[in-house]
Amino acid sequence: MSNTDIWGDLADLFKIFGDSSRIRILYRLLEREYSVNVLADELDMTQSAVSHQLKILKMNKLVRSRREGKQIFYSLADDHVSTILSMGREHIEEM
Amino acid sequence: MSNTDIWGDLADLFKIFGDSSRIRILYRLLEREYSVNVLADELDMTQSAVSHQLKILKMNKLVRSRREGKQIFYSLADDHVSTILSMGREHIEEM
DNA sequence: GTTACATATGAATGTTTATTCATATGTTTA
DNA sequence: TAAACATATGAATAAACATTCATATGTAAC
Repeated sequence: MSNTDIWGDLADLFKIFGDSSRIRILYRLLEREYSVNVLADELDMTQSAVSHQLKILKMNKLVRSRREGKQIFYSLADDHVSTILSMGREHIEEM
Repeated sequence: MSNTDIWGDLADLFKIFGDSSRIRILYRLLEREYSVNVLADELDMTQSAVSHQLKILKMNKLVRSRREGKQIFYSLADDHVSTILSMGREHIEEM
């Protein structure tokens, strides 16, 4: 092994995108920031399920959160997400 | 739902990259074509494990195979793989 | 045809993981 | 401070999946 497990890290990154719930969440956040409840409503998911997935996305620095009163708004952490997503879509459409 | 599950397809694509064994296989195939045994040797994996993973990669049209005598050589199906991999690496390195 | 080699495959196992349920934490308003 | 609302979290469950083992299929040489 080398000093850092580059393949493990890469696989972990892609693993995050390898779930349709997370993909759908990220696609929403591509337009604008969302609160947890609104996300859950629009995606027809449980508040709990959305919260769990958002935690994973945040731990991996793909989204960030901002509190406003009782609500917490989530948004994309940077623009890598959008490039990775569109990269994937290109491949899909050309298959 | 729409006619086709675009998010499911996208997630499925990324799921393939979400495993370090497959990532390592793909990285080898980035240089040149490989037979199953040589891949297994160099990656320190079982012949069976490599074969199983190659099947998944082939089913998803990420690699293709060519028979030469007793051996079967695998190579990348197109250059999407390389772009997706480098996209991921960029993100990793900037974290 | 039989032996040796290369790859594929099916079943079993263990691990990972997404979701659900119940409840806890945090925030605002009355 | 109590009640209502928004989100987070821990445990449990079920499903997905990578690997191993044993064996099957396919190919070449003898």
